[in-house]
Amino acid sequence: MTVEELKSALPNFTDPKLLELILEKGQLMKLEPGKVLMEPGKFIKMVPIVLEGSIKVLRMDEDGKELFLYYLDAGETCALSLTCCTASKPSEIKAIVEEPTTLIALPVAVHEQLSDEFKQWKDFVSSTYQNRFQEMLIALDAVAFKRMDERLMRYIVTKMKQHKTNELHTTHQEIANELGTSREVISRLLKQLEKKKWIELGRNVIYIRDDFEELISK
Amino acid sequence: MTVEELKSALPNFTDPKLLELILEKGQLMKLEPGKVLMEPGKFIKMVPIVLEGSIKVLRMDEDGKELFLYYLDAGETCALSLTCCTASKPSEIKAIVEEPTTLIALPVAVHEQLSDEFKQWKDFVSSTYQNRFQEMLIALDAVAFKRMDERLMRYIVTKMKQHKTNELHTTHQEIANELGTSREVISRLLKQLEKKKWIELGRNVIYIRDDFEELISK
DNA sequence: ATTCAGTTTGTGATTTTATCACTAATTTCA
DNA sequence: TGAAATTAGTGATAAAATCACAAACTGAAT
Repeated sequence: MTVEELKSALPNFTDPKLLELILEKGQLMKLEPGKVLMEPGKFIKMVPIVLEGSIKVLRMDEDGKELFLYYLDAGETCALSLTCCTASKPSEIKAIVEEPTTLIALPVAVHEQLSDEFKQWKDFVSSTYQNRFQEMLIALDAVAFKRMDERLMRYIVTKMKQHKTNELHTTHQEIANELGTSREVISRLLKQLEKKKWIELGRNVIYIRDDFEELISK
Repeated sequence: MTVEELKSALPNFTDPKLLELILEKGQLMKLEPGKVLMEPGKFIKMVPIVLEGSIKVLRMDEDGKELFLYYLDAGETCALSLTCCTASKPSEIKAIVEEPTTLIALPVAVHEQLSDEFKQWKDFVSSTYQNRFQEMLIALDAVAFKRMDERLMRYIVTKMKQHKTNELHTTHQEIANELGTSREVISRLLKQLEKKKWIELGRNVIYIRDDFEELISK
């Protein structure tokens, strides 16, 4: 990979010395869907910067129940890996690849060096914290204040946008896991949406009406 | 206030030049219980550093429902005010004083200057982000994975420790608000705890057994 | 001291949501 | 082809939230 290619993937970084350092010290990785990048309890020694694709970030509790938090998209990094790394504490979350993804993994020491030397990197880290805080608050709002039917509809919209499709290839169980509830609840709520003709259900697939997002925001 | 006094309130800061700057540029404030420091929608122009006492931080939704997030204790600052300030976005949370509190309010510009010049300040900001992320995850776990009875018991323990007392002077309504549920639910759960002799209920007061924490953790 | 308004707490009835236990349908692959 | 695994459907039960109202307590004004 050339500095030029990296620059186009990370338009926020214009400083050629910064880009060069990232390229030189970072490890380029191509990941396939299903690859688990991080799991609770494991130690993280790298800060991942997504170049292409996306990474799904989930919170997990002791019994393995999980809760979707947010996606890391191209150009973004994970605030939790930043905090875990610098504190050298084990991961609190699970990160899993959902679509073919390339990223560059930066050793913690390099991150700290870049923080000292490059304002662009410092701003990047700072805005990462900001954005992730924001998304954590959104996740918190959902579980604290929203009913499951609304959460499910928003989940569907999020997935549609993330994968740029109106066919979700997933199971009710998978959705239930990510929303932190049980499969039956999701099955019943999906049936209700089907009854309203907003979606159609198949095995391992949900077909979503093009105007789904307008329908739910009434 | 002298540099020496500030130093003893903030033992993490040893650099005398840093302490001097904080004292010079910051505004010392003494706040009484009930004082609302921050509200959703309002802009924050200052980074508060708690010197004595504590500040309760709550998330609020559009309809005014709220959810307890964490306490800011002596020596701590608010990650959300850091992110809000630097992004100059309105507050997403409510901050309210629960016990007599003194803090020093630092203009955003000073925070940015200190970030550039003092490693100790940079580390302070970084560990603030870490700690608050951690506490957001704990709050998230509670609403996502825990039942209300357990959440209530943990809430009682948190309050006991925070205020160093086993008498909570509050109403069921107030507790319900902070846990994001309704008053009846809290009243009934408290009655169950009273039946088990773990607490005693009075008007505006809950007397908690000294060994409450051990009782609940088994 | 008595009354009265406001606040706080208690409780039954109802509805909603989550969980449990089990069945049915579909797919996989030996 | 048929047994195992996966996925989805459903009634019963339990937990939690909501509604409606009653009772108990408090403080201030008469």
